[in-house]
Amino acid sequence: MESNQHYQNLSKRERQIIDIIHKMSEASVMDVLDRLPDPPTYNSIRAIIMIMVKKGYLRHRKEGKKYLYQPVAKEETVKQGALGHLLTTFFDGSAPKAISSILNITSSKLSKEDFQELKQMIEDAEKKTK
Amino acid sequence: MESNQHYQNLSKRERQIIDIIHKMSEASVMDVLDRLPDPPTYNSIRAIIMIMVKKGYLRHRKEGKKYLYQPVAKEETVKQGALGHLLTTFFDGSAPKAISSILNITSSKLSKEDFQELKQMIEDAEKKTK
DNA sequence: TATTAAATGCTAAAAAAATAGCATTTTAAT
DNA sequence: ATTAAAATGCTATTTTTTTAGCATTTAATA
Repeated sequence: MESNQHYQNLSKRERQIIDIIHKMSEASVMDVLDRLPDPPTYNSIRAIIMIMVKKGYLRHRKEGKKYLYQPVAKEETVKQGALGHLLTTFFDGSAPKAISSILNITSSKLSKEDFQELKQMIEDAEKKTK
Repeated sequence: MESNQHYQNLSKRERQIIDIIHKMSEASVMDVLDRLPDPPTYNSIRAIIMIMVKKGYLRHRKEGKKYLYQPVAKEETVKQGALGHLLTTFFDGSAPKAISSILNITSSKLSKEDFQELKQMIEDAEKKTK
């Protein structure tokens, strides 16, 4: 199977699983089992993963004994899709609103260098639009 | 019922519906029907909304003939939760990475004033950490 | 090479989610 | 006062999702 116009169509477990795989970049069934909340059995997880493979969301590669599953979609595409959805759903499509919120929840953890980087990024983005 | 530790536990339709309601701030069953992809019948949507009311995700207020449903959770809490999840899932918890991605997908739509505002926000956030 | 962890293939079934029908009531609008 | 749109209460059913068992195979490693 092919065609995934993205994670909006996934079931609850499917999302939990693909989120774990995204965080890890790639993951085995065991990796998922270790990180799933209220995990079912190995075979249960495998069943869902296999459905996602068939649907075209995941693929795997063999590394020695284990299979490592990874997202089919390009990372950049997924990120932008997720961000876009978040922006329109919760921030009225406004980048400044979203960025403000990000700063609210993370600024205390940011270093001087992070702030410098942020300023630079905004400069660059502004230049590009001119 | 009460206690919702957030939208991660919602089913597919439940998420679609609560996203619509978030976008609109509040919405009637009809509003949702008009905006749901592949919408089922009025009564089907109602059934799901009623489950979400029982679970504590939604409440309603009466406005004339219609019921307007709205999220129970504080808007700020929901936004931060959604952003936090996105950050850890796709951006390795890094605010600069996420902000960079936001700028990538939106910078062309930003005005001079928006950029000014962004710079100011970063200044302010930096000051707060000192 | 014997052991063991992981993967496979297949199947079945329980549980949750999604859909919808029908009769009745409420309320705004004509 | 009628009409019509929306809401209610209730129930039933289909579909999807989630779970899991069992026998077999593969491959690393002790």
